Amino acid sequence: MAGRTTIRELAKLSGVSVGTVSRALNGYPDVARETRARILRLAAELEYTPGAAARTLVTQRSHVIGVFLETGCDHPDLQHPFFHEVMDGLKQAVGEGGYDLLLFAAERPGNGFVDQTYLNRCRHHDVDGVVLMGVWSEDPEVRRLVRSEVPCVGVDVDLGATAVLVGSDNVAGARMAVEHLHRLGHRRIATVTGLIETRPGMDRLRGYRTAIQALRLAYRDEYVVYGDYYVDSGSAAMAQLLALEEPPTGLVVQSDLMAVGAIRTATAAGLRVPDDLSVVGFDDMPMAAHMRPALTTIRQDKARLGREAAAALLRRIERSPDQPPTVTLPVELVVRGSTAPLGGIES
Amino acid sequence: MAGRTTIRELAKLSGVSVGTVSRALNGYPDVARETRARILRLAAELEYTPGAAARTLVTQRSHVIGVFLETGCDHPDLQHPFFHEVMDGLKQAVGEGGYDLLLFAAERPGNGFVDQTYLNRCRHHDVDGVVLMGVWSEDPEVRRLVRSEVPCVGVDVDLGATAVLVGSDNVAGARMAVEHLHRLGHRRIATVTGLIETRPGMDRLRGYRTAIQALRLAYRDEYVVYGDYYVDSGSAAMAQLLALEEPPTGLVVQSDLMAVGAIRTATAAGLRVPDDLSVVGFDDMPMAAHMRPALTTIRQDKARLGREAAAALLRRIERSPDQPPTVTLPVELVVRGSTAPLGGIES
DNA sequence: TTGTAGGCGTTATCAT
DNA sequence: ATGATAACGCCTACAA
Repeated sequence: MAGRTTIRELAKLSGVSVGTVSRALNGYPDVARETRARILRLAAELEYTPGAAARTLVTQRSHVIGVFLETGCDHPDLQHPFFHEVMDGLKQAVGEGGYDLLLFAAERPGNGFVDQTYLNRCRHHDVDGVVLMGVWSEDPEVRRLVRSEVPCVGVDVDLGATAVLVGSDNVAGARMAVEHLHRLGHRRIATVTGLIETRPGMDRLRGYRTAIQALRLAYRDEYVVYGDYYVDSGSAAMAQLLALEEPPTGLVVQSDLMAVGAIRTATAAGLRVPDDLSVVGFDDMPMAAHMRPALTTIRQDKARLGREAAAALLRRIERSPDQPPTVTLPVELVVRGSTAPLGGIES
Repeated sequence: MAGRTTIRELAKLSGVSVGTVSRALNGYPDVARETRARILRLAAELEYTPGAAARTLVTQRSHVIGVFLETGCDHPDLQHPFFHEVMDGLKQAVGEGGYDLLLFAAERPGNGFVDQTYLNRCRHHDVDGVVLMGVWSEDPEVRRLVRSEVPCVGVDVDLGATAVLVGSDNVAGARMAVEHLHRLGHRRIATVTGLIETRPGMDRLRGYRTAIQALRLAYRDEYVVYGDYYVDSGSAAMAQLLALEEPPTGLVVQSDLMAVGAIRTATAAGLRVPDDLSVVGFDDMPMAAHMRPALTTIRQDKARLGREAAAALLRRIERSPDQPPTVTLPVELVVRGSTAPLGGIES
């Protein structure tokens, strides 16, 4: 009843030694067919499960993937819908590989006699690899972790040459957004950036600039307003753009959340979206299709980001140590109701 | 560089035995002030972290809380915004207590020689407690887990007397929603339920019924339509209600997601919300305030649900084994734009 | 106040 | 093909 079945009990009950039981369970070839069968039967009967702790101790492999998920103190962790979807893919993929996920929560695990660093928290739990999201890549502690023996992958964060970077093709995404608006006849196209210190924030801005130049549109500094991915910054940015002498007619907002804020402010100011102002978001969050107007946006395959992160990690753990340093997933323009031809449907 | 610092190295370097080091680190009183200081200094210097595996092995305490999060195969795990917010609170609270979270992902951990049950997966990792969300409480395997030695708490799922149930006051919430509509003059008030097999689904329906009776409104079977919490079921339910001879003028939708679907369908049918139809949702998901119209809803304190779940677990683990079997958090009516007086603003 | 030693549950290395 | 036995890193009686 209470307590767990140990390998020793199995040994006793099946009349062999613990060594043999272990080998039978782990599928070693040098076990008599009949012995193995007996042991397996017994194990199933007693619902034996190897203790992870003991096994980890001796094999130095925990079959656990750590996750650091920090999204700033301004906004509670886990708040941005993006991360949840990534976690979902991550969970799926590691699960299929026989791994579980450890979500780091404790600041001072162990005995708490010292503030623990990223690296220490990984070592403490012997995680076989770790996924970093929303962390500041220049943080000295992050760099130390990345340089350590622990396999790392960053989702949307560039950790340098020794780690894998998994992300969407943000440059292309922003470019596609601009081109979409251009195709609709817009020429005054502004952008609201994400957190510019983050990799996607920077890349999307770059994509915007590239497209503006390629299309031979005038690049205007005042058409670039800086946000932080969240709703309120989108509102603020919109207000700023509305105050311009020549406000834009098209807007590339580099997250759906900010797009929501931008649209709200524009609407409050009497503008109609998309009639007076077209806006395209970024992400395709679950609610994007359900807004009014429904959000035209650049879709990221968030679940797949998670799956790729897992895959990269497991590959590195179980197979080759050398890895493509970067996995870039394609994005997709999803046209919905928040964009329209300039000046309404004409010609 | 590579590899971790062990207690043995500390012992060697500080010139004492491993026993003393261990006691010093764990704050035992019987260590010379000066010896302890030296050891702690050294530990800090070398960034010593106790290995969780070894410690778990001997103490039988992992300082890890397991999480089972399953939200059905129809809808990808983790999809419903509700759970993310709960996880956030959970993470915070367990973190403060020095625990980390293990998100169960692997179906067959260990050697994979047998499909693992909930209980086995908990034992495998020696989790000190486990939080269950979105699981079917009648599942025999769930029941076995609950009856085991592993402390359990269900968020929105009633696991029986041996576990703690943390949830919102769903009955009161639904009642408040009905009363709000009634106060606005509505008399034909329908409801779209959540998954009726779940505890909140049932409780909210009960709250609706109670309120209808208390207000002496006629209870009509056709005013109760069954949904599954997600957007599409809200749409379908709305369509069904619209086809009635006497459609409702007020609608209590038992999740915000379904409210979104319901409103969309109503709007598509030519109804204006809230002018022709008032709808109140349930949850107050992050996007609720940003919809058009903004959603009137019953707010749950989701983060606090997580925190309470953690608190209940840690209490049971570290202190008293006897617990209040249920933690019920108050909800709050948040009036926004999707509800209005019957017949517009009159009198 | 400190050292010694046994044991937690597994794996893995030798013998046999 | 199987059985002893030594680790793995840590905690904790028990001895000194």
